[in-house]
Amino acid sequence: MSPKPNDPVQEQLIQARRTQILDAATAVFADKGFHRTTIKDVAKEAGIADGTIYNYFENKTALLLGILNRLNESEQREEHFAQVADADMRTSTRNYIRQRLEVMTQNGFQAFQVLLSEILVNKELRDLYYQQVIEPTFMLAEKYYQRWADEGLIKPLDIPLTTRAISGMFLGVLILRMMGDSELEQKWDDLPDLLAEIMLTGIEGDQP
Amino acid sequence: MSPKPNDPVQEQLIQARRTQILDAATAVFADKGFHRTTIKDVAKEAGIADGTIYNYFENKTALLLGILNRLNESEQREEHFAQVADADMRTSTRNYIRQRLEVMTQNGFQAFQVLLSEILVNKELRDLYYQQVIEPTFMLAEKYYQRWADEGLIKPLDIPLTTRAISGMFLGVLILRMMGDSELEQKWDDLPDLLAEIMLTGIEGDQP
Amino acid sequence: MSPKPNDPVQEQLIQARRTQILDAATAVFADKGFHRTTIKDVAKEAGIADGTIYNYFENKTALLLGILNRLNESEQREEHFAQVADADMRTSTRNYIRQRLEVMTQNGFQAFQVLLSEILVNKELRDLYYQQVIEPTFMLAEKYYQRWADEGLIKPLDIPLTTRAISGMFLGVLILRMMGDSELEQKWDDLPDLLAEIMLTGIEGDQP
Amino acid sequence: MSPKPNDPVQEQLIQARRTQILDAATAVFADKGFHRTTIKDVAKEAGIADGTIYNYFENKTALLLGILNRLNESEQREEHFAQVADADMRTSTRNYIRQRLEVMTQNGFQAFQVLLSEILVNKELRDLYYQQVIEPTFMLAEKYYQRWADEGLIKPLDIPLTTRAISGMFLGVLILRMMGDSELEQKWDDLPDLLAEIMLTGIEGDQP
DNA sequence: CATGAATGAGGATTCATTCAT
DNA sequence: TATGAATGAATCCTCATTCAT
Repeated sequence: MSPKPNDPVQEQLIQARRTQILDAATAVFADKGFHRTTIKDVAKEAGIADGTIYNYFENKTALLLGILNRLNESEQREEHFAQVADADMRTSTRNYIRQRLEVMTQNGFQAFQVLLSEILVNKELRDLYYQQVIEPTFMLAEKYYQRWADEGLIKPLDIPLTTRAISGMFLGVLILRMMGDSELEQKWDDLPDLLAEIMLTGIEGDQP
Repeated sequence: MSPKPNDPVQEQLIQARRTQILDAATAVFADKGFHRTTIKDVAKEAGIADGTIYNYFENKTALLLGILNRLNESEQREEHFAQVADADMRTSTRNYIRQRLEVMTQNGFQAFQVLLSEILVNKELRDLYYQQVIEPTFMLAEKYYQRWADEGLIKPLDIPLTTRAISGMFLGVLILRMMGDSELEQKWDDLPDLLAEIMLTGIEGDQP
Repeated sequence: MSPKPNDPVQEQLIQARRTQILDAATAVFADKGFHRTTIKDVAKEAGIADGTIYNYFENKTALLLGILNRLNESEQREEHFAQVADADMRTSTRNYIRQRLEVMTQNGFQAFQVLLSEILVNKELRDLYYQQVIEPTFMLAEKYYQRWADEGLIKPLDIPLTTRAISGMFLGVLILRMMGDSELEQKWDDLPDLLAEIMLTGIEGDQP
Repeated sequence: MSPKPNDPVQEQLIQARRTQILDAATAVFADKGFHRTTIKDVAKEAGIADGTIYNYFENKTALLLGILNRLNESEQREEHFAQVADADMRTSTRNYIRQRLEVMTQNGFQAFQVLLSEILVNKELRDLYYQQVIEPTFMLAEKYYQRWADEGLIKPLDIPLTTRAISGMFLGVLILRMMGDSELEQKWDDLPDLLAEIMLTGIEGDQP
């Protein structure tokens, strides 16, 4: 358990320590996997003693939840869909895609990798992640898609399903890159334009 | 170590036992995750003794590789791209997508879930999977896309990247479904048409 | 957990192993105390590996309960009050006391020491012991005292309280001996007669 | 290490702090047992910080010794056998018993419970307790018994053994009460008379 | 003196693997 | 080959103790 915040200075120190530990945990988990990583590994990476971790986190699983919460918070802090409505749809879409991929690449790459791995085989964590991250995102996305559909900007497709398909495309390329695809790694910067292109007008040629 | 195949009948029995064990392992791994699952769990699920597993598989990790290989074999046995060339591109695309999703849904859902989880945090397995499954698939897909591009059926996009984007869309919706998205579960049968639609012509309205 | 008894031979082996472990545990617990004793200590004393203990007992606490149950069973197997009714009260009392002290000295000395220590500070175990051992014993004893009282053999004292007082005298000398009193150790064989004497006629001189 | 007493006021404060800590320790030890209790538990109960305890006691074991010493001192402060000699033996015996039980009930119940538990499995503490508390008590008691025996007030029994038997009766009922015997709890006030009766004239009827 | 965060040795428990039957 | 009891290395977690503030 993390110590109770008595005064604001203490609170600062506590947060710093938690951050330090979560950073270490994220790095080591991403490298060796959650289960193959020992508490000693995390402590060593963080440069502290094993026992100290338990002053800030209930147990090893709480580290995972801590990583999830941090990712969640950082997601919510950036208001993804904010700047979308302005420009024409194609431009704003491209911008949004670029921004999203950049954010993911910088911040949460490792964190997401670790979490996804565990989420796939841990129902509890899976449900938590779905409710806290995925569902809210989909709700927001559907709202925008719906508006665009109402405005005739996009085809009258099944909105929820379309949301899944588009989101899936992001998720998919992210995972493919995590899997070590060198093509994606090299051309990562070209991806936003391509994804926007496919998403908006597909791959079919104009002269069929 | 798996026993050496003396005579064909023996070989049959051995394969049957291996299958039995891998089926059990896949089911239990998918439920509890590779690391949280004990050999005893697998043995119990398979209805055999702990020690027996070691007559057919070197160690616990070999079970994972066994699952990978089975998935790999079943992938390759179905010649995915065979029947595509016949009909017009839109129809054949839709058919292909449907077939692929169906295959995945039936066969390898659990197996894939287990593997992916481990692949994300196990470099060795990741490389193996990439080389054995992903890379060959991309090579094949790129060949077809290239042919279609040459025929003017699809736009002159970056073929490898497009391959990743489209494949990513599949992978993504699959994972979203694994994460428990009920929308995808309910409308899974509508998905092939939608994916084909988006992939070919995008979501943009006709009257911009 | 102790393995399930498949066939009677297995059952024999299992019981033997459990006995072996409980014997070891009793000895080491009595020497170092329950909490200062490690599972490794018990295993070493029993000449087996640490892990083996967990094939027969759920956890360390279960060892304590195992000791309690064994003591309990051995108590009940000997029908203490059986032979009392025969001879005259003084003789039979003396015999009974002698038998009880002997039984305790041989069998359960260490076991009782260990249990008592823990019982004093572990409410759960205390209640268990009281219900399983003490209460039944008192019930039986009260029955006999009552009969003797009805027959005029003993004074019309408060029966339950008298039972406690007499039982307490046994318990007390036992504990004093456990505490290392050399007087009691040397004259342990003289004790039954003395206790019978005090219990029956007190210490007061005849000529007051 | 307890701070060195500089001036008498300091000394007062130090003693107060030690008392505060020992009170807390006694209460918590009695509730959860010495080993299951953490220093943090004691500190919390005492309303101070963990580290402060180490300013007054060498280590956790020293707390136990502190409790023992306090009990010891309080025992010796009351000169138990002082007022016995006055009245006739039966009356004075009854008074003495009553006083002893009362003292124990009020003061040292919990302390004694904790100590006894540990004494049973800790040779070092056991020897200490025996030498400091039990042996002196027995020496004193034997002296009185001897005098009474010389005066013909009590039978010419083996004095040391009789001392153990009588003391054991006290110890025994005390422990039975600690074990939760409700009979003893309810009739605790009737006990002195009963114990005196049994001790002096036994339970045997007058007309055998 | 008081505090309480940091420490790290210690111990209960798990479980992959072995091997005698 | 099948079994499952035995093994003991590995690891999570606790907690007595220290010490900088």
